[in-house]
Amino acid sequence: MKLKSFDHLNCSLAQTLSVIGEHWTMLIIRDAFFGFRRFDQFQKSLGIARNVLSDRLKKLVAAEVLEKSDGPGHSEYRLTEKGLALQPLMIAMTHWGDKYMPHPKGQRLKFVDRRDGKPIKTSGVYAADGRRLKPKEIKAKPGPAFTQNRPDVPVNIAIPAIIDLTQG
Amino acid sequence: MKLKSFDHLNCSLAQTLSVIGEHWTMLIIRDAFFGFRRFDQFQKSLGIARNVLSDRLKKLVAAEVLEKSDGPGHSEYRLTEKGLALQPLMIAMTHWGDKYMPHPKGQRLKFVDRRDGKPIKTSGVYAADGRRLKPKEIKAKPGPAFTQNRPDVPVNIAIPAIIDLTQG
DNA sequence: CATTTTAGTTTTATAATAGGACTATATTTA
DNA sequence: TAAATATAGTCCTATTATAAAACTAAAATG
Repeated sequence: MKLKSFDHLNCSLAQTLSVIGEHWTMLIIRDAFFGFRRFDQFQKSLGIARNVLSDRLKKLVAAEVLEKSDGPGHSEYRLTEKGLALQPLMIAMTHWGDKYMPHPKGQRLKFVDRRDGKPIKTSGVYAADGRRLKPKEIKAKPGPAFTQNRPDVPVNIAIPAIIDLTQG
Repeated sequence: MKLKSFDHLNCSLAQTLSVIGEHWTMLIIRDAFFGFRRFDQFQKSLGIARNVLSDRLKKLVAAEVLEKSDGPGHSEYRLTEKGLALQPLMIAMTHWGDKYMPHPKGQRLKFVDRRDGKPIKTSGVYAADGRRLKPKEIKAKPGPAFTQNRPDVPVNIAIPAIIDLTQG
């Protein structure tokens, strides 16, 4: 069967996954953040099969995450504004891996403020006033486009949710 | 061929992907944040094949992202502390999809501070002093465990990187 | 003009997923 | 007590996606 898409889910996270959720895709984007621009750079850096890389780059260009330009002698892929906006995601993924699956020798990479060299804040969830919020200190409210995940299949949430969808 | 693992990459993001990078996995975690706890809840909510769900739950339990408890009549899966720590990631994914792949009718879900009901800050990268940093205002410094992506295959980064790995 | 570089495409094998049918156990209902 | 239902899976098959290697074509270089 064809890999099932997430189009049946009315969910922003699922939408994001439809762009960056395939095997290798986030690593290509990571490399793009690190300045990699060319087909063979990505290929050698990741050890990805060439046909798969070709497929992923095409999809990322179609999704306007990367922009392709054909220079003299070679092509380049660079992050668009939409691609650059994936930075918080890229960093959150790195921070989580850093914390829960660390390298025995210590940190692999440290992200710092370019201005003063100080480490950036670790990824978190922040209130409007800047307080860092714990997982249970937030909740989700339905917006104008809200439906259940699958509008056709109601699912009861009987147990108190960490993020709760009840009104108010 | 077997799906290639990312173990050859010395990269925290790749480590994270090895846990949450498979098809469906982040959606299961999303559902867990929303209070879903049981096999059939996940299955109906997502429309995922039962064998695939079974596989993913096993892996998430093995990775200590979910914890399984067998109650009377049914089992439950709930997020561990390690799983709860994926919240910034989950929210960053939702924010990005919300912004770049919006529903025509408006927002699907809005995350708010449980205390005062105000929207949380959109995902971002913050300096130690709380300033929001733009993509090019940070850089990455090598830590004690740093190597190239693939220690065996050096790749030149000739072009100025948004995140730059040069010293200093 | 031959070689190398670059960016792919093509081909083949194997593994992963989707979907449906099936199973086993416990609980509820008639 | 027997039958029905609920729950949490497993098993099977068809198809797709990925990996790996070989191949292609155009441009740049020596």
